[in-house]
Amino acid sequence: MKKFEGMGSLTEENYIKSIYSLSQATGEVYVSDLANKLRVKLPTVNSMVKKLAVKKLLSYAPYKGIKLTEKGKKEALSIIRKHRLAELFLVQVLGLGWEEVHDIAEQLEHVNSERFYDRIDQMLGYPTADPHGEPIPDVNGKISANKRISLSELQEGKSAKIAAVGNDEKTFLDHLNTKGLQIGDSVTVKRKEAFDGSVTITMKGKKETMLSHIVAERIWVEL
Amino acid sequence: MKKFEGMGSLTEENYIKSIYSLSQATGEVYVSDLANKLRVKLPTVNSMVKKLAVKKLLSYAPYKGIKLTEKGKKEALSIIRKHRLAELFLVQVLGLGWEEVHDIAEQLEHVNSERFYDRIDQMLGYPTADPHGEPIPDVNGKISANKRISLSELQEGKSAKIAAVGNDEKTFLDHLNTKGLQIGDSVTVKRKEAFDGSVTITMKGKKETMLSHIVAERIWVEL
DNA sequence: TAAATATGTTAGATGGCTCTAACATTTTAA
DNA sequence: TTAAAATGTTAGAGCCATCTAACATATTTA
Repeated sequence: MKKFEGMGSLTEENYIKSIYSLSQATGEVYVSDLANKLRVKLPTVNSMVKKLAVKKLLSYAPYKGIKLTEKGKKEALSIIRKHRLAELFLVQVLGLGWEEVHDIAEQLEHVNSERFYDRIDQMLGYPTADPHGEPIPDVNGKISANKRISLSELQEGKSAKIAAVGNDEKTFLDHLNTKGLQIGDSVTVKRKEAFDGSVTITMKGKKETMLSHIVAERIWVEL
Repeated sequence: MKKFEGMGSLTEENYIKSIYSLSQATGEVYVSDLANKLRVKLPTVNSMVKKLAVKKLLSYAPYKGIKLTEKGKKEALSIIRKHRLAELFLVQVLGLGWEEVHDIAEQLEHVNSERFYDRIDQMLGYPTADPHGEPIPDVNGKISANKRISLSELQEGKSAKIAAVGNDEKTFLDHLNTKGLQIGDSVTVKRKEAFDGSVTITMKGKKETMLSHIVAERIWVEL
């Protein structure tokens, strides 16, 4: 699996991708966040980050946060594009379940072939969101902007459409399945408990369901 | 891209696969053949071979040939199965050209997911040959036996069906395209030149074509 | 604000896969 | 049948991504 000149190693790609997604979620990315996400120790991240800084994929100063450069963002978006196209493909073409495709997509996202992904993109009709509802960047890294908020931020009485979930863990996705929640479903917030942050919602044709704060927080909705 | 316990690394997989295909072609496999095929130096192969011997994937004694064990063969067949399913998939489902799919399949063959390959297998209708005509081992490593000979061995006047090509280089595949040769075509040997081993063939609806020995040798036919 | 805690960095080691240089064995041919 | 050529092996090094142990800097809190 030889990569083209100038391409990062598989490991580098994973760092870049993780930095990107962490910065989307929290703005700033710290060495420890990365270590945590990638399940490696701090010094490992430290040296890798220095290396990526030399390659101009990110900017970084000791004891400060990590920021992707334009070059780094471009690479991250390319990997994310491949990941999400792969997920959608696995679900729509191969008929796999949306909660089981993540691990396979993690592997497919490193496949180095423009042709391969162009064809998949074409076959899927140039989609703009993956099966989790996450937006798919186009070939140039552009993301169709669609303002989203967390379900936990939605006011009582308001309705919105489930657009994405901010977690790929199987246990989480299984939980949503048991609750009968799907991307695209419209939900209405009936009550929000100040005490524990839990949210009670209704959906067309179903009775009330309660979601704990930790779950609601990870569900993204569009108004 | 974490592998399951007991699985070989990507590098190991490539060694096993190459040993298998070299042994199919020539019976015996030598350190130098492998070094050549994998484009690494002799000592590299030497140490890797020792390592694989410890893992009981092959048997080997210094200055002697290399032989896969049953365990090694099983792993090789699993990788080859994935490679060939991937090639066929790329051609039949994604509509890529049969001469361009090899590099992508080289990457896809390392994807670790039974589900993924089961689905592809199913979608393709449990095929027994890839777009080059090479047989696809089933889940248990079984290959549907179909005796083949090289076109260069076919006697004058005899006809046979092109079943496979023994070379994946782009220049070779392009050459076959220019000659108008396709897997599945029936050809008849009109003349064989003793001097240079070249073979002149005819095909239904086309005029005579001459193939050099080096080309005829790499085309496999079934009677 | 000084001590305790959390976070980040440096130094040095390891295992995987590769290399070059030097040496050993086997095969070929004069 | 021995010298030359081809092939294979060993020793020692380097790079990558990782680790642990020790040390440094920031942040929190008593």
